[in-house]
Amino acid sequence: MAYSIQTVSEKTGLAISTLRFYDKAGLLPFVARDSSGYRAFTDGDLALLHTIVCLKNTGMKIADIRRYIELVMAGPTTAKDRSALLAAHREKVVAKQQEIARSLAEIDYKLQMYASPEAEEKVAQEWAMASADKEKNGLPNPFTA
Amino acid sequence: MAYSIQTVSEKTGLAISTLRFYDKAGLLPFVARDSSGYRAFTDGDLALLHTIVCLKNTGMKIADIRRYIELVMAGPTTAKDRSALLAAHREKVVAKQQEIARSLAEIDYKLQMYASPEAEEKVAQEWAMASADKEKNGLPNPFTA
DNA sequence: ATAAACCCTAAACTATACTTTAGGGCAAGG
DNA sequence: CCTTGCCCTAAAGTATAGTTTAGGGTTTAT
Repeated sequence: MAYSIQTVSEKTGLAISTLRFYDKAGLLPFVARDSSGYRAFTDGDLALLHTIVCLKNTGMKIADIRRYIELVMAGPTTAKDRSALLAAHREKVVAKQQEIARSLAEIDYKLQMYASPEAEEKVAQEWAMASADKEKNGLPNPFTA
Repeated sequence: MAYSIQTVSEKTGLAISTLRFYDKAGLLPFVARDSSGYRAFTDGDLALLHTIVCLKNTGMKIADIRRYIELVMAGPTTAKDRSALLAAHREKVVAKQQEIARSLAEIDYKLQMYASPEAEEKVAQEWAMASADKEKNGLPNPFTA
């Protein structure tokens, strides 16, 4: 039994319009049509769609996902290319994760400051320094609360 | 000494056009102008800009960053609101990081499969199953290499 | 045989974040 | 004076990823 687009939408959490958009974008060349022209998703299609979602979740662009799918469609001989593509993507994702972690650490530092007992003084101090910074340069002070 | 927009661009890695865009979007209300109408960034401004970049790096939308900056501009009394805003953002970022990690783990699983000695068979097997899946449902088989 | 619930495409529209272009001022050196 | 290098704004353009709309078949139960 094949699945309708609505069923697939429910199973994957992707909007029906998104599934059609992906199809038009060349991400779903493997999805067949029934006698009425309706998309008929098999379980194998769902597996591939799941991979597409993983790539999307990790920030891969549609155009690159299409490239991966093209390799899959071209058969087992492209296994090495697929592997290379995924490995390159993996490295980019890891780098991005690290960058986000660094920024998050800075946000955590600020949070911790706001949570400390001396938060009030510290914030007031920051305020004073920013103001002084403006005055020092003969610039109008926008910190006017 | 205040910094020109070009200098700030070099220090932050943000394009000049991006800095102007951020200013127009209300992210840089603290940046003063000199007698010629040129933007004059102080060190304090750079610190705030750095925070903006952290928020941007972690995926916060411009509109939300503006909200944070508005709180900063409103003075030390808004410290609790800022803290709440950052804490909420932090949770979203952590959740997103975990989701990415899960998807990455699946990509890693595929990579590991491609790297195994039995990769060739496994890929051929996947291919056969996807094909069978189509035939079983009386659908055209798009896997035609 | 008709209404309700699905499915389809093409094309226009939206959102987000920038970048580019066009037109023009200011400041320093030759 | 005038060229060169910065700076400015406003507005249009680009890129990416969808979503919505308009118009139209299909399937199923009544």
